[in-house]
Amino acid sequence: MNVKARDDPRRSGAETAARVAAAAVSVVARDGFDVLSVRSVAREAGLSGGAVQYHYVSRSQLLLAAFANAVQSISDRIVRIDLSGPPPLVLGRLCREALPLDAQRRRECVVWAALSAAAAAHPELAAEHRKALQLLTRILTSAIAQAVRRGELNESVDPAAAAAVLIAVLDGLTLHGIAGSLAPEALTSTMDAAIGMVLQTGGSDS
Amino acid sequence: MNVKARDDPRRSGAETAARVAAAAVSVVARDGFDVLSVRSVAREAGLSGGAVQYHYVSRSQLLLAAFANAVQSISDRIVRIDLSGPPPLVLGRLCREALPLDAQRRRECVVWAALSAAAAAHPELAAEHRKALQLLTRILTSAIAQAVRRGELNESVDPAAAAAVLIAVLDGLTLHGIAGSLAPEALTSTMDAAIGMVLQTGGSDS
DNA sequence: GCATCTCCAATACGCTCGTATTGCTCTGCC
DNA sequence: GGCAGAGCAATACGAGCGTATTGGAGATGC
Repeated sequence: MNVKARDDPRRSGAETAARVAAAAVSVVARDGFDVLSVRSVAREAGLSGGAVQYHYVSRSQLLLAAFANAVQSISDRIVRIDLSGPPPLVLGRLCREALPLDAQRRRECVVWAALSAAAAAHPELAAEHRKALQLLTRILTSAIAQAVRRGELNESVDPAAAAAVLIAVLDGLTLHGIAGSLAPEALTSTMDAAIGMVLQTGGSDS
Repeated sequence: MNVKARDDPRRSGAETAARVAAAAVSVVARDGFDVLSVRSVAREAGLSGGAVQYHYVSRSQLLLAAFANAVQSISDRIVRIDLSGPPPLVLGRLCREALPLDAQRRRECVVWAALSAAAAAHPELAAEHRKALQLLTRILTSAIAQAVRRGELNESVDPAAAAAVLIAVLDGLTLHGIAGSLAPEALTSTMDAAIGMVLQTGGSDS
């Protein structure tokens, strides 16, 4: 057996697997979640069906990969965000990063929403959803708690409750945004308003 | 041509059409949006594929019917709600009616979420989504505005902004609820907390 | 009585799907 | 040089799909 392959079973294959996952995200974002198939993803990635199948044995694994890929992209961007500055501004930065405000974020948000909804009937997706939600909850909660400890926010602000509400607003606006019922400006203004209400800072000052 | 049929082209057929739409909702809620097909709905409704096709010519019409049916059920319940009492309590009643708190509401919420997400790739669904959202916005906005006029709420509360935030919370929590990431109690407590924050009443008193 | 129309069942066609299988190419090891 | 394994293409099979078509049962109007 190949030693290099023993240490890392996917040599150049890892790149291909990533390309396939990205292609799956593209297909779901553009054509909808029900169009995703082994063949459609293969076409999108410029590969044969066999290649796709080699990396993701079944369609459900392909779905999972698309979901995980989108979630990873979003959380990658979020953890890189600068957490310094006034709390409303920081939270605004965090939340904006997960809102469908440009083409790139929209793609990821569509996948996030579609597969969150699909999680109702697919337990594997539900587990992934739960993980992602908990991660975001931890980030927001600790950011708010820190601001309260520093005296930058009113003591009556409950970090956990505030974070839960903000994340709900975030996902709700995401849904409204990708459905085209709310324009990007409406998304940001509502998000900012929500942040002001939750933090009791009385308005949007971002 | 049949006179009765001329006045109402669907005689007993209207009932069947409704049954088919309800079956479509059941299929989407139980097995997921991608399982919906002419045949699966026909099985669910105990009819032949031809019968389903007679009432809804194509699969996309079937999708639309399922969406419209779920939206109708939800808004039917909402417009029946008693609007008297303290504003936080009234809004709590309104929002709770659209949250996936029991099996029946969960079914409708799953369909709502799945097809809202699908609206990103299907314009017909997007139109339906927009309509439903506007209806709910009007109801909440006017309820809040009325409370402000009556002096039951702080004058600094902006009805439109408050309604937008509450609806976002509503849809976000719906998504979290149907994905199984948030338990029913967490849904209601977060919803109540959001209402308190938005109305500046300082807490949940429902 | 008969034509008409609604409602529904049955069936057929071509297509795409998920999945399994097979074989080729290329790389690294001995 | 020979072998093993990874990476990928090609193909095959049965199933289910969307859709079109046909026909028949039952009600209705003349």
